[in-house]
Amino acid sequence: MTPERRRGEALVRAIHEAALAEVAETGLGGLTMEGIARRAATAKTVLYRRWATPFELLVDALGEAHPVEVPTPAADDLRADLIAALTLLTDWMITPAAGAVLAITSERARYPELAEALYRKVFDPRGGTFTATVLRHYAASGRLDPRRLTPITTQIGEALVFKLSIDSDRIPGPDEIAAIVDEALLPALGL
Amino acid sequence: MTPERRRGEALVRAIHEAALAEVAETGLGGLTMEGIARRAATAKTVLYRRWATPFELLVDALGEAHPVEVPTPAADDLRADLIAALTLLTDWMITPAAGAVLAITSERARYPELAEALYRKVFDPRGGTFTATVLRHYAASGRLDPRRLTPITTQIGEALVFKLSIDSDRIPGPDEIAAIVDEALLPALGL
DNA sequence: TCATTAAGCTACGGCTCCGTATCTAATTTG
DNA sequence: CAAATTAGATACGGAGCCGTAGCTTAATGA
Repeated sequence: MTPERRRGEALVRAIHEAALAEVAETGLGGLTMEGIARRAATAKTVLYRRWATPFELLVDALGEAHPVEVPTPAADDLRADLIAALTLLTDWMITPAAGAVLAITSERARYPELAEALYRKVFDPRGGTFTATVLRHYAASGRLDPRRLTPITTQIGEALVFKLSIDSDRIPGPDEIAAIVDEALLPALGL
Repeated sequence: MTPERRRGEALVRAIHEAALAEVAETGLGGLTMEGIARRAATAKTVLYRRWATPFELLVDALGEAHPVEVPTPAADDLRADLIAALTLLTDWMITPAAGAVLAITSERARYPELAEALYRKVFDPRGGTFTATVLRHYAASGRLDPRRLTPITTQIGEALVFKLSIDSDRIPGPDEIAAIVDEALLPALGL
């Protein structure tokens, strides 16, 4: 009984949401215009008027998705700042956009253009990873040996969060994040 | 001009190979009986006589895939043994079965039965991970503090190998594996 | 108010995969 | 060599998605 026809931006936003939800549910291989339209409760024609393929639509949706918060180090407690950075990561991992990003990166070999677009539109604009931001900050203020900042050490935190997520099929909790920092990250930094 | 009709085991092996190759190329969502049959150069009927779904077929194929070598620590050079263990991992990662395993784990949320079957048929029979085998060995012979063997530290090596693979879209080389051991693993073990 | 824009609906032929049935011919086995 | 298996080929109706077309009707704004 409510005709209420969506238009313009509101409609596009609903379609973007539908696309992310659809990817999370069906995977990249199962992403179809028909499915997105159904979930957004609109018509296929509306989609085709704006995008040529489901992938173009998806890249747009990712570009519009809320950007991740950037860690703001307190600069006087490295351990707490690292934990905060990894917590930001796990917070992001439960968002719809994260599911889509996971799908794209893990199927990169099959859809390289998509992965490329993801990096260009989402990752590159944001500067660097979570822990790297913190570590660079501490290195710049002389509280950390810059030689300890390598492509390996700056990835340890994120790597373990992802690995634990895969192995246990759930996002690591505060205790596990603390263990990552205490048992892996800080020792590798020489602390 | 070669009628040469495959039968029994030889045929099944060819079908298994086709299934793994098909998963690598199309993803789990795109895995179809039709596609596997086409790639194996046989008829759909042959597949349906043995398996009810592409997923059953795939699980069988994984069970038959060459099991991974188990690290055999030399017990007098931890660093070399860790590097050897991670090299075994990267060697495995370029096999067809690894592509299928990656697809299944990354799409676990969509096909939980598949992931469950994977663990039951492939991971569980093999005991533990690559570096964990080495570390347990050294801890048992008293050359390593057993308290250093935590769910975190035993995962650092594998976690970084996977993370680097995802980020750079290629398998880490010998220098990168050495860096993982020297900059992340050994420090976390207190060495 | 009234013309313009765009959303929403229905339908189309074409394609691919589904799962099954039927038939043939190659290979094994006794 | 004859009999029993089973691989392989073909065809089927059904379903879902493709991309496009034609139309109705709600929202907008001059």
